[in-house]
Amino acid sequence: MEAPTDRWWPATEAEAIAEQERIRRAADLTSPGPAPGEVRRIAGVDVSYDEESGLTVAAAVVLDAGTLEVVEEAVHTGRGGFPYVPGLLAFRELPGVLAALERLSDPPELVVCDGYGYAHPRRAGLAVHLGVLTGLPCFGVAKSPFVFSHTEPGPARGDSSPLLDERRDPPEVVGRALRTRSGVKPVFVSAGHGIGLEHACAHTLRLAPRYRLPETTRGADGLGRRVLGGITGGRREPRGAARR
DNA sequence: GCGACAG
DNA sequence: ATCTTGTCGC
Repeated sequence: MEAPTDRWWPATEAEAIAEQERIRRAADLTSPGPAPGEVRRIAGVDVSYDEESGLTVAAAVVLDAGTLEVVEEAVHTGRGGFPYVPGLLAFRELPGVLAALERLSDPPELVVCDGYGYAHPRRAGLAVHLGVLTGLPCFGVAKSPFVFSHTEPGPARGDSSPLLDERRDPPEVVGRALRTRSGVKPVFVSAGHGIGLEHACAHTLRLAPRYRLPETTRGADGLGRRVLGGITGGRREPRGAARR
């Protein structure tokens, strides 16, 4: 038999929205999920694009939760697909991400997405969507607040403030602005499928001991752009790289 | 109708 | 997402 029903994306935005309603109803939004120390293989996923060619490279990097060392990498190259529409990012990124994840020798125990999960207009962001499709615990770490609001967290690493959806009648807490580095702009963490906000934030801090972004997303982002660069601008080398 | 809006 | 060099600071 062949691939499930994964490599599919809606034909219209209305169809995409209807699909997100189904995803949200199928999601586990209440489990505390795995705490740090309860999982070993943690994956980071990300997608890189090249406007010229329309090429997309989805990357999955698995880290050892204890050492943060890369234990496995996988990529999937594609072209075109669903366009970027705020609120519908999952349809653009997940087809490739699913393909990359399937190329891993063993499934990860937890996945960190580059974007949002529960913090989404319909509570069905990237991480919730990927979690439902794979059955794996999955949360999101985004670099910007999207359509949500927050107050400035304290200045120290570990400080945080609630991320609010003020478009809702009683405003709802949908995530957390979390400072991973003192004096540096916070990241925005939200729960996904099979893991709550509390553990998601704990994992984020462990995965980002030195830089603002967790090593999972840094690793996946780096792998994706290296592969994409190797296909397109195959000429130039990194800054101080030795020349033959 | 217009603007803002994860990546 | 991607376009892009140097520069300020720990």
